[in-house]
Amino acid sequence: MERTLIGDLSKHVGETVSISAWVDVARNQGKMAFFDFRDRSGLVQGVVFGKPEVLEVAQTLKQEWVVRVEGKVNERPEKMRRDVQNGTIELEITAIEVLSKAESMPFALDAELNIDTHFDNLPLTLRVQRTRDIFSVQATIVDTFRNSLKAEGFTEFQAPVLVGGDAEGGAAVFKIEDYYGKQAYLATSGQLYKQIMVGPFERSMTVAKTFRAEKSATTRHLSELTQLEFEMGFVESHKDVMTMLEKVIRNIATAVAEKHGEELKRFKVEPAMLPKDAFPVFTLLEAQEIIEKEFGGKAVGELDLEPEHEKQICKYAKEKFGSDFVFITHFPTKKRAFYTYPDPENPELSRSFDLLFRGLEINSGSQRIHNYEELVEKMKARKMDPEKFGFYLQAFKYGMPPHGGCSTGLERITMKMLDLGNVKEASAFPRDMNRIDTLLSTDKKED
RNA sequence: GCGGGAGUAGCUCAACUGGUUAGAGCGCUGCCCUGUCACGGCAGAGGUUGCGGGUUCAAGUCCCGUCUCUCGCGCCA
Repeated sequence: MERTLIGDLSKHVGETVSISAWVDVARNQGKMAFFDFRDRSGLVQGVVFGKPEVLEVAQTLKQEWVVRVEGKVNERPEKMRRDVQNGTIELEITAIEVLSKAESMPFALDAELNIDTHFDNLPLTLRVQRTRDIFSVQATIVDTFRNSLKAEGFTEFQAPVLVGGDAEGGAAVFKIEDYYGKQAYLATSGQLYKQIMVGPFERSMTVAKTFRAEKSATTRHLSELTQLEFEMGFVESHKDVMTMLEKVIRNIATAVAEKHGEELKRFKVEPAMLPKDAFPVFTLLEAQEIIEKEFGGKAVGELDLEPEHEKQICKYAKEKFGSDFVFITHFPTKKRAFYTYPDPENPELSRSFDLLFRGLEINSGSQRIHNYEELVEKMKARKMDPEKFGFYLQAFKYGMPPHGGCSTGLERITMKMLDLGNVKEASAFPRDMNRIDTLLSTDKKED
């Protein structure tokens, strides 16, 4: 018999069907047995009445066993109805085939686990509702990012992960000691490549795996992260990039709210608050003055916002502008990467921005320098060797339009969308200083 | 790297100022159960209290060292 998805069962009342599923819960009651079966489309209750030969198999079933079940779809008796998916029907089981047994669970799957227990058991813990919710929301974020930019004429490309140089200098980089006997690195960003792709496509985008070797132990850092990046040609300034980004972010927030109302409810979190008008924008200095005025303490003069200040300016933006998002612009040029376009009115400051969401930086972007000579000069001023960037610089030798772009941390936006306590929860297989799948051995690698 | 918190049963946690045989809930095992839906009932198994040393008549508890996790800071296109 052909498989019917659990989510479609309500269309088959009165019919005999076959489902393929996991045992989500088994409730054995002696002469009868109840189950919740789970497949990708949802849950349904199965029951065994009488039928000793079926009951005999049914009583062996345990949580997470994989089964094929035949049965008749019945309306539930009035009193037995529940306000859940398929709460008005149930499957009266006529046959059970065990496809795969499972060992007993090391813990209750709906229990609140310590985060390291969760990570140590990901092949199992990824199955639970909470984790499935996180990654279905994340899939929507990626889809919406892609579709929004495609509609705006962007072409997606695959940025390389193996790179020949520590592209930007700033971030700590993982070295590959033996790349055919030479040294290579893992990319810290798709930055230089998406800029190069402005040449062929004018508007380029990528969903890039990137790697940071920072020795950070925080709830907002990962060693392997996913960046939603785009770069666009023919901009007047960073403001064009911000406008495009705002459009994409609004689409993402709206899609999550529309498609994942149930998930948001389960996480007890409101949909991201979008202002009627444009996202509030403050220069770094303006933001710092607001922080000092509204929250006290010292902020003016700092080269960036401290984590606490990010939270404060977001609180302010939410209260005054009804927005969970806020742009901060004009960071000091020396704090940003070499390719960042200085503000012609005050070259100490740059045409750069960060986008904060619920107290955390989720995106960083800028207008880029497109003039070859100027770019070479900036590199030299930072004691970077233009020779080493010859490959990248070719793009600028042969005609590069004024352009700009930005990059969103996928795990960070997911984290804030669901109000997760730790960004690692927003990575299906998180890597950090001490963990790649399992905790790394305490035997340190010999140097 | 710095600072706070923590490490006790498979999981989540108790155990007051050091004091009998280290407990509970969930999970697990066995039996019972015809309307359950976190099913329920009865019985049971399960511990080198992270590791090493010390103080004491006596250490899960105090001291020293060490490892790990976690939170914050620092670092972080």
